[in-house]
Amino acid sequence: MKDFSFEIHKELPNCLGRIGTIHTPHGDILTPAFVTVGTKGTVKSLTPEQVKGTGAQVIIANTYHLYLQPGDETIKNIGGLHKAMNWNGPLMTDSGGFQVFSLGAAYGNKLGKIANKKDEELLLSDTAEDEKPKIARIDPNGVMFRSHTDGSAHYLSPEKSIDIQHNLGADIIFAFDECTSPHESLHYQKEALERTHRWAKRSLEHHKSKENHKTQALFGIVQGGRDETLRKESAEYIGSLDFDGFGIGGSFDKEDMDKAVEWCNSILPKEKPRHLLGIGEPIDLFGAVEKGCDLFDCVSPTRIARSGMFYTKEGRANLLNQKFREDLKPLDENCKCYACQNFSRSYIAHLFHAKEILGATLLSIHNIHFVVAMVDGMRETISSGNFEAYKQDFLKKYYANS
RNA sequence: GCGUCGGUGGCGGAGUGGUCAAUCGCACUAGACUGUAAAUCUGGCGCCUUCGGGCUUCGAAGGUUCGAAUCCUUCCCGACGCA
Repeated sequence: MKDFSFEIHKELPNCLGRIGTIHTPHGDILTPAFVTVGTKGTVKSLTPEQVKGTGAQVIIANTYHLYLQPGDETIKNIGGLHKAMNWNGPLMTDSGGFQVFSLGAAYGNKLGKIANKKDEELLLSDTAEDEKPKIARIDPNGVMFRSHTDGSAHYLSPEKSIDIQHNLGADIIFAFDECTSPHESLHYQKEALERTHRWAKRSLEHHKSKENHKTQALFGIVQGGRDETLRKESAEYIGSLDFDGFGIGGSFDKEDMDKAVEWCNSILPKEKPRHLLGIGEPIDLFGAVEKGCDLFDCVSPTRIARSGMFYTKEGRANLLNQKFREDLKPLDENCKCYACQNFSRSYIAHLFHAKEILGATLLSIHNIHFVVAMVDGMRETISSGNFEAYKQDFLKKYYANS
């Protein structure tokens, strides 16, 4: 695809990390880059100008959500997602594969896609499948969803997901996959992986058969859960297909996420960009970059912001805590974001207590900027050769109190 | 002065003889959140606790009863009505 390319500028010695540039029809992305999440075609509580002000380079929106509302045809008819959102920078769309998980296996329970060692014993059995009220059901051809808003039934297949993403018109789109729960059995993981592989091929073939492949890049998604053999098998297969780049999706062990990333990236073709899907905690991002990921998106900065949580160099803090009521300091010392340059913790805490929406906006600005700036730091130190020191210093401070 | 209705935990407001330390909402307080079912969710919220339980509460004081926030008497306070 001629409007899309990736170049690597420098690599980290003795590991898979690198810095580079992704060229898209709507501008360049300096990598590694944090992709901010705008599921329904908006980064919640922020205008595009405010998003830009955080330093974020890319936004990722969601196929499932925009298909349901307002409808991908509508978006197409009003000139595409870039125009609708008034965002003329690089844009991505996720395929809806994550909703296979969030509205399927994860629906109605507290389980996330990241497993902690503690959960291990109590959650191994996945036998009670049919008793849980799921609103996504998987079959070999695709997934039947029941809309989480109005209960109406919809069917997403690889072809359908690609068609929707073509209508939306993002610069980078994803193959339709199945994100599995970390608590599924190996047997199930295997079965799901084979399905995801078939879907990847179908996504790619369908994409190539349309004109859109000339202006939109398609990334294939590696799955395989927490199993090394499956991850490698998946990287091998997905990496062999003619995708423009790759996503690494699915479930992980919190403790050795970077190992899983390494399994994949040591096999995926080096010259194409890799996106670690849905990961964004500081420790995870350092690991991901070191192990060769170029992009990652995460809802965390904006989601936690809306409930009063903010990042500082000394770790996360809850602005609703009593101690911040008269704290005149900025959210994080030396932070260059709009919120920190202009407001105190005390005032923003007041906004939250008073349920004023500006509070969510300011914390979202701060949190996105925090992560973006952290990744900027990675890029700079890879360039200057100080990455390891930067990483050690950052993580030492960040996790000092936990 | 007479009459009516009312006084419940920080606030609003349930309960009207035992299952009541007292539903619920708000406020307060702490926690969670990793391709957004999310401006959401969970816990705590009289006092003490070795978490089994123990102790003191429903305007005040008396009383009835095996047992009272709930029934009776008097008093205090509030709202409304009549004078």
